[in-house]
Amino acid sequence: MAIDMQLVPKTKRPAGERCCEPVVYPDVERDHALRMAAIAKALGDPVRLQLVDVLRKHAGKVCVCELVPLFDLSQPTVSHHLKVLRQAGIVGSEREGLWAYYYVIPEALKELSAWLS
Amino acid sequence: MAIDMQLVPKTKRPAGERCCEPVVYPDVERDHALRMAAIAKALGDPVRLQLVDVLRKHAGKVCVCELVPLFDLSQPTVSHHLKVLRQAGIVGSEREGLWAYYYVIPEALKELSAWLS
DNA sequence: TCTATAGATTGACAATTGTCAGTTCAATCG
DNA sequence: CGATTGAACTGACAATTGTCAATCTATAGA
Repeated sequence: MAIDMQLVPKTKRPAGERCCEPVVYPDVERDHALRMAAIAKALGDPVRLQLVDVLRKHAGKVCVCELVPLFDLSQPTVSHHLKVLRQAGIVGSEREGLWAYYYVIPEALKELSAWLS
Repeated sequence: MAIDMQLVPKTKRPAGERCCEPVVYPDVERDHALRMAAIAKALGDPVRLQLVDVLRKHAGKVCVCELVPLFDLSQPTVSHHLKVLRQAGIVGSEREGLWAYYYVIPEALKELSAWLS
């Protein structure tokens, strides 16, 4: 609909009077925003965004030992970034013997994606 | 198509041998990731994400004096968050007399949005 | 069992971030 | 002009973040 709903003060207010009624932000919205901001924050590092990108481009799971040489970073640092992504619920991991495989959890990005478009 | 393209080492390597050929990440991809990560980073704070949300819900421009009471934050802090969003190119601002109006720049979110979906 | 390997964890460090109190600046009103 | 107002800026502070060297754990091979 895109009705123009400019929030704009009508005139300069007399001293001491509030600019406007405080608008209460519903808690549902706040929770929503908190979850999406957490996802965005996890994606807010170039390395992590590229990690997710690589994982998404490979439909299956990717071995950590293939991810590390993609970046000019130490193995612990890559491991740290993967942990951040895991804690944000963006990726999951499985261990198979010596190797660990990571994969994207597509639902994690859906909420933010929907909000953005 | 979602062909299974698992990157997986075939077997344990002999000592001292590399896990795999180093994969060169094209600079275009890197720049792309840098831009998107910058946007995601700016959105990676609940306050900023809600600011963008409010600005998007109001089709026109919104006065800063209407934004400040939405949050339990000082005016300088809200101003700081708006600056971060401005520097990320997510919002723009105009001054009209005493008041400043902010608005979302929709194109800024397009790249990230496209990548996410 | 002993050694080598993949990956995670720890500790340390500089750099960055979110916040506020205090201040500054520009514009409006009297 | 002088006083007031909206908004940005500054300085300070604790908290968080990105990184690496060193270490640790678990597994596999000999």
